[in-house]
Amino acid sequence: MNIPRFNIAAVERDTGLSKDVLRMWERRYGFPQPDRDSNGERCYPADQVERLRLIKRLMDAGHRPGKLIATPVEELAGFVSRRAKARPGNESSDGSELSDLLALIKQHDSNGFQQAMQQRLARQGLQRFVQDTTAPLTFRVGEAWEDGSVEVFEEHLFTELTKRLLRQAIAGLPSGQRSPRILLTSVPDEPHVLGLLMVEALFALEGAECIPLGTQMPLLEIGRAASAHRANVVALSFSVAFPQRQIPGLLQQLRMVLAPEIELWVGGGGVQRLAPIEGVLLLTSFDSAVSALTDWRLAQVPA
Amino acid sequence: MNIPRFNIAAVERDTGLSKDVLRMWERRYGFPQPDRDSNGERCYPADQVERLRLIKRLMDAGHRPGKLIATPVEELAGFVSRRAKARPGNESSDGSELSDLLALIKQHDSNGFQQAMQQRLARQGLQRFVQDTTAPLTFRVGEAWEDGSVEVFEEHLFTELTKRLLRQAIAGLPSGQRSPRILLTSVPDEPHVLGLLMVEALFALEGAECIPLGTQMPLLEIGRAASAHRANVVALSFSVAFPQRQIPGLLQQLRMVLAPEIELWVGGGGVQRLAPIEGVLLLTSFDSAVSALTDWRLAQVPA
DNA sequence: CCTTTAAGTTTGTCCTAGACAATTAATGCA
DNA sequence: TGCATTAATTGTCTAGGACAAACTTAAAGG
Repeated sequence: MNIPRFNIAAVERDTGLSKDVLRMWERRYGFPQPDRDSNGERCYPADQVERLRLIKRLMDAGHRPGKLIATPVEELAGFVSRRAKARPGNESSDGSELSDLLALIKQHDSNGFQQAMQQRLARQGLQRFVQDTTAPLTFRVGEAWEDGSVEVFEEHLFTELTKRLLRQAIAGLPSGQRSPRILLTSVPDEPHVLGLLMVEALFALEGAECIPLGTQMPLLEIGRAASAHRANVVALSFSVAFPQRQIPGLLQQLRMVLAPEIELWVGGGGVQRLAPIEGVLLLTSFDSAVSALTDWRLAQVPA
Repeated sequence: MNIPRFNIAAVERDTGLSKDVLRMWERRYGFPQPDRDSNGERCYPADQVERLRLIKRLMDAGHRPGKLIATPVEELAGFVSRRAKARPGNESSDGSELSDLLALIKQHDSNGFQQAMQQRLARQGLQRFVQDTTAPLTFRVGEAWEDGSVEVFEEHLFTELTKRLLRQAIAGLPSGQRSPRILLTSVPDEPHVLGLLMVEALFALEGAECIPLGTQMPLLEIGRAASAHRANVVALSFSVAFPQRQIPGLLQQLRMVLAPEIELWVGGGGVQRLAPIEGVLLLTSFDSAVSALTDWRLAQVPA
């Protein structure tokens, strides 16, 4: 087995760090320090890529690059997630059940996981299942990913299986024909769809007509889609991983693109700490999503 | 409604053209020609973004940027897809039925589309449904997107609904427990999952144990996932939209990352015209995928 | 002592402009 | 007509500089 080497584009792909950042770090901090090929182009050895991935993970967990890069690799493993620290002993009765589900994922037992989830769905019903199982479990997986106890591919497997379960459950519901018509999607660079599916399940349970467009719609397209489908509401989701500072600008732009009578609802882990924005409704919990729906319907009656 | 303006990062997001390319075009061709804000940073008006998106679409259809940029906007609409040209009158008996399905999408009739697809699935059975309905329909939608007769959001809706249908159908199959164990995923920058789902359906029908990891796995992660799941085969998919020239390098790198006893199968529209690669099996059709599976099983018997 | 304001660091993204390799088109020649 | 060579096209890489926004720390005030 040869030693794989990565050019800068490959490293950007695999780490999620932009070329600009990779070059900047090299200039400022002296790491990474790739070899150069015959054209003078950067050529990253696998271990540096590995370290970069570790650093990126810890950055997403709230640490700062300067410190991380200065720290020797061995010590890096000891860094912990800020989120996890902030939420110390939260091992409620339900917590241990979630841990069991998480354990199945870590054992790569797809079938066991699917069965356990299916059972919970049957026991709890879709609404509770979303709120008490998939949502906290997604959170836990996110945490575990941050502190390194869950691998990327394990997280992917969890996501894929849970997606299937939710979609199946939604498909089983009578297709909603009551207003409002809600268009569900996410902006480019936001590929996470689980949150969107969870809220779709809740809206569908309430009989709303959901139009799922998948993820990563260009802003101008969202506007067009909303007109074409005569949507009453556009619902977006931002995950915790989405760069917070970009969100307000994006929402303002989208608000401008969208016809004013169309409401814009935004939820997900990424908008928890966001300042209010004119013409945008922030959904900070699943309950608030459901009540947004109820409120909308109430507001229609007089008109 | 204010006029939305885009900085270079927003344009990259919405058009898929890299910042480097945007700056290069401006330097070489004089288009786009964004205004500058108070910091001297590019500020693209909406109509230029629109034109860029049109150009990008035609480039994906096989046209060259130099010509496209030199052409005035009005004429651009007249350019047609090369694929569509290359395949002239292919309106077989089945073609018109597919056109009906496409028409439902263009009318934004989600429910009608779902019902029609469900019917076809029931009538044809999963194997024929994949080969004779979803595959050619996906191809048609791709074409229609290229020549502009289908909007991006319409394509997204089609993809989302078809994904749901396929996943549901797969979930309905008995969970395969026979070897080989096949890990299904795609590389970073390849978000298209429909092809993977279609081939998963076929493999699952044959009783193989499929491990769906979703899309966009970093190469090193694919290697780890394959070991952790003790996979016999890693199956990747590249869509027609994926930059062809990057594929061979990616596959060689992945081949190095992967343990030698694990087979690497690669399919999708992006690998149709690819030169053979040592240690990689190219699946150029669904039939070849099924026979790859059969061959693998035959090869195991003597051992 | 705690809170708020101001100054200082850190960090990412944008800028210009040059070089070159890889692909695609066009030419000449058999 | 078919193939090989030359020419044009095009994307990606390189370098270092600039700056604003986010975060930290220090100082001032209640």
